[in-house]
Amino acid sequence: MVAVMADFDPPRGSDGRRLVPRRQNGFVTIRDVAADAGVSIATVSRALNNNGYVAGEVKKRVLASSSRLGFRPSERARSMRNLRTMTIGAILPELVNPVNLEFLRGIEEAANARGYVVLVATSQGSPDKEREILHRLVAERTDGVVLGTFVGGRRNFDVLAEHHIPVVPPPGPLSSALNAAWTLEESAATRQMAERLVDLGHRKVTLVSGHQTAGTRSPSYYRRSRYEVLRDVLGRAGVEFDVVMITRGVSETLAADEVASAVTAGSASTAWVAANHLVLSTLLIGLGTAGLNIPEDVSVVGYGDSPWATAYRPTLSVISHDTYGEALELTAMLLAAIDGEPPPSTGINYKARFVERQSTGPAPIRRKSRRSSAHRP
Amino acid sequence: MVAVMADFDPPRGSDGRRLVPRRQNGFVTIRDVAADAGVSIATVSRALNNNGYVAGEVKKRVLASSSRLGFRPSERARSMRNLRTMTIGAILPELVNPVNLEFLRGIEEAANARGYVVLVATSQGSPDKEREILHRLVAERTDGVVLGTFVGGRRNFDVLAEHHIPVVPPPGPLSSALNAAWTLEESAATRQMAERLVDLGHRKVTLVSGHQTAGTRSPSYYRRSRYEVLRDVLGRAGVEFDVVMITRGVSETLAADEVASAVTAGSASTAWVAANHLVLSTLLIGLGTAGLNIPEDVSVVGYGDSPWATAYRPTLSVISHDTYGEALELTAMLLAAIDGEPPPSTGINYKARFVERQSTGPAPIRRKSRRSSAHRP
DNA sequence: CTGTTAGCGCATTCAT
DNA sequence: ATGAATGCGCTAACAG
Repeated sequence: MVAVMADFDPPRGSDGRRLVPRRQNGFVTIRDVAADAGVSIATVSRALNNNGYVAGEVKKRVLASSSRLGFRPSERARSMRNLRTMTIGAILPELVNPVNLEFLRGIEEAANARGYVVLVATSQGSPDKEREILHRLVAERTDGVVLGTFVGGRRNFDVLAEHHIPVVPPPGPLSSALNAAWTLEESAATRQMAERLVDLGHRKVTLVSGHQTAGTRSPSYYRRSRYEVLRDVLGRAGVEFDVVMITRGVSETLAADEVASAVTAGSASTAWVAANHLVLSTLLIGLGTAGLNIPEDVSVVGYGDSPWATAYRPTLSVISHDTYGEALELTAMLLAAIDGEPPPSTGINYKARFVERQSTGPAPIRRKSRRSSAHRP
Repeated sequence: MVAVMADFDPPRGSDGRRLVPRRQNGFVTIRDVAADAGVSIATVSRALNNNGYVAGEVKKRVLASSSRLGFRPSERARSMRNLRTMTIGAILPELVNPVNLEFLRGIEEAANARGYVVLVATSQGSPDKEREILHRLVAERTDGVVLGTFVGGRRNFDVLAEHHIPVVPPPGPLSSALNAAWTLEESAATRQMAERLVDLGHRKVTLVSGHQTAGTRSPSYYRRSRYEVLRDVLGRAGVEFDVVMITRGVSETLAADEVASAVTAGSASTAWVAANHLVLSTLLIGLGTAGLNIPEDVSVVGYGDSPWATAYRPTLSVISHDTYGEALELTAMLLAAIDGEPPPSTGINYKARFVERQSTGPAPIRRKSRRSSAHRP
């Protein structure tokens, strides 16, 4: 009953015969074209690839046959000869956080612009899953791999190295100027934000992390850089620093409740930092549930920007990262390496910056007296 | 200077020799394993695929060689023989709207669960681009294709049909129970929403569409169903209905300004409907710029839900669609068709529903007197 | 139980 | 300027 194509007849000519010859597997091959044009397959190949000598007349005939039969040279067969698949792999942690969409968009656009096609896979934060994916990408003989995340360490990285498959960025723990640049930017923005919170008089700051998958080595080195800088700057200023991990896999409302109870807990913070764009919305809901106003009662900052941060009232202060641009550059770099060209730039132009909007303000003079903890209606 | 792997040596044994033999293209082949294990390639194949008879002792030897050499059978070579690529293509309109992320996630998860890998490509709303993609997917010999969008009509669809490549969902204009189900659900929710707006006393409603790419045949049939229902219900009730298209490719703030000026224009609406989750944020910014309060001055509804709709104050009324779930089911259906299995279900369980939250309220009694159109500070 | 052989579809010598 | 032959890496059919 369910039609997955069943209700479509193959295209037929006016005489009712199929326009496309029915080969066993349904695909027109170079041999069909050769036969139709009355030449050898070698000539067809030459004609179609503009490679070697082919008489103008013959070439025209071949092209005609090819297009009439709807010949689509198998990229898979071609890649066997060419040792080139025109395919790259993209490994992302998951496909929930919009930041991954931005990243993927950069990869897809850069790849597409150069005739490459993208294979996506998600590691779900699991080193084993990641390893599995890497094996698959090797089996697919992707010409390169873009790492949106990397949790497997050296052991996983070697599966690519063993097969000489180019990778960007070179995974952090394994040394890399690129990664250092990223961390540098990220740290600078984080530092700026932390100092601002201190200036605003906040005496306790809480980092809300979460949406972690079990089995992940957490925090990842990316997050670690944030955490450490925050800890460092705040500690130096004598400001209390706390971290709240939200259970992952629970519903949004439950997660928000977790936040809410953390908020109403004993030593509540006056400033909250969301570790990513996803928890930011959760945090806001939680804060709302607890009956707190932004920025009068509490200040809020989130990692990751989006139109929603601007649409929200008050507008939200964030640490913004041009994830899309980075992915674009990163992928361009990868493709250049694959094609044996010089790198398009000497490095990725990472830039993270603290965008202060209206969700950050002076710490409340007197800590709000904790009236009966907000009950949900 | 930029390291794309340059700083990593290939793994070496304690004797300093490469653990992995260096074949011309860098990949270990079945022949290497055969030689190493002292058997024929056929035996290796049988051992690795658990296919046919292989002596236990020999099998152990082969497995050892295989894993020691890091042999990863080329999926590309296998697919040549098997006439099966274990690959499906996913065509999405673009990778900006988060709804596409949800859709992709469903596809990726369903595919991954059955050992398939996903090739993503974006049509950018262009029929030509879409056609190009389809050709590429054919060339890649993907076992099937999931259409997140489809703008090319019959002509493009035939690219797939000619090559007997299964597709879900069967494109709308070409008849399809699935699509009818989708439209039905979507229409029902839209109708419910429209009627609610009428009940609330609104006398003019505006649909804000946009983020369209030039060259797109707009509105697509999906959007058309919304538009028509809206037009129908509102018209029947004598409520004015207007449509505003936001220019795409401009910055968020410019787009918001467009909305703002539309808002402050002569016959401003008291109810605004955002055609997708992306324009919803833009609409909110525009409304804010115009100095209007929700829901006192204007009511707002958006197509597409997300945590942000709940985090926003007031919480936003939306028409929610389980895009992820649909993609999951859709893909499962496709894979079943590919594998020659009976479909897992007799149809996709589409369910769109109007979730009324706090952004919709009674139309203001008296149309706000248009004080000097809000100037931006 | 194992090895030899024959393609899958294509690009590329090497002849002619 | 064109065709025949070879092989990319793998699996399946057929012989032993």
